Amino acid sequence: MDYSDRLRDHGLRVTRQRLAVLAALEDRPHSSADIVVAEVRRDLPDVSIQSVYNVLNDLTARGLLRRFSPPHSPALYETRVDDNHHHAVCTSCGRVEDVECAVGHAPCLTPSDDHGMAIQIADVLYQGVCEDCRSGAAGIAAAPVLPQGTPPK
Amino acid sequence: MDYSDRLRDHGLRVTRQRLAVLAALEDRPHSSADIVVAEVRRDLPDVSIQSVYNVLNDLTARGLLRRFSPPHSPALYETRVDDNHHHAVCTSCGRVEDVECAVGHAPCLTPSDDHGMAIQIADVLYQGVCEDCRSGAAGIAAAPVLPQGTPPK
DNA sequence: TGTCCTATTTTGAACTATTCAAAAGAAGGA
DNA sequence: TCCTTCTTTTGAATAGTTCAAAATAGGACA
Repeated sequence: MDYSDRLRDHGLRVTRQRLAVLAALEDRPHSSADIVVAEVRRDLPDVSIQSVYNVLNDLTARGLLRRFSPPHSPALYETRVDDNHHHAVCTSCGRVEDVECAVGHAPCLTPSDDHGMAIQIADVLYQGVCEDCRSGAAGIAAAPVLPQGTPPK
Repeated sequence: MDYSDRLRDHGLRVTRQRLAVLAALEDRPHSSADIVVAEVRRDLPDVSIQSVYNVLNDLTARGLLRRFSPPHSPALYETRVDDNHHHAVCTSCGRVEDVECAVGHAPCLTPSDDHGMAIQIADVLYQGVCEDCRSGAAGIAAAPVLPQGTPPK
């Protein structure tokens, strides 16, 4: 099923902006709004930033996109919904990798005590330092998320 | 061991501002910088907002505080570090609860494939709707994180 | 195929959370 | 007590995101 159909199924109109945002995130998962704007503008040079935010919010609320917020980072978006995968972010360069769920198929959806909450999503965010950053070749592309010289405790 | 000692052990000077921030978060875990400022000012009416951010950043970098970022929320802080507990946030009212780790003692620290990253922290963020919000008494204290009328998919 | 209604996008502005930089002030070792 | 250095303050700037109203364009229906 393509994205036009998915949009219609969710009661949403099919617009070029929405399709372009979905295509951009298909192509570059874990993108910030900023990056999505840049990506979308390669096809639609005149989209407004506001529209991209609108689309990201609408589609996230409808479950067509997934959003997560690593510390020191704008919100990131991806099209992989419905599977229970997680994320590993490098605290030095900000790079994000998908991590398949280790414990089974939908493990983290069952907390020990849910405090009466009806849990819908479990976001697991691993934070560490990636190979490149540890080997000194830190922050090639992305700006460091934490100052490199932070003294160890 | 009290907080003065902990600060010294981490090579940090003991200041009233730092002690007050730690006391505020001891008292009200999961607070935003904003709330910490308000709380701290009950003792030290003249602390600057900037100082609170300084303290929060320094102590988080040194491992004396833990920070996490739910979507649609400023960063939240707590003094519970070193145990592997998680969080459940209500997507309607924003309320946060601690959730003990279900799978064992430090389960989530071992992703199936770490992509070469040296994992240091695993943050698990459950998102759902709390009892109060489901029973219609939505958003008593806190502003809704998502518009209440968002039509289901 | 054209019309109309409403959802969506755009425009323009505002706001919140957070950071930057330089100067003033205080912790704590000598 | 003094001096050095770490912290806090002051003042301003920035990034990320949202708000509101006007313009535009899907797509149901005639």
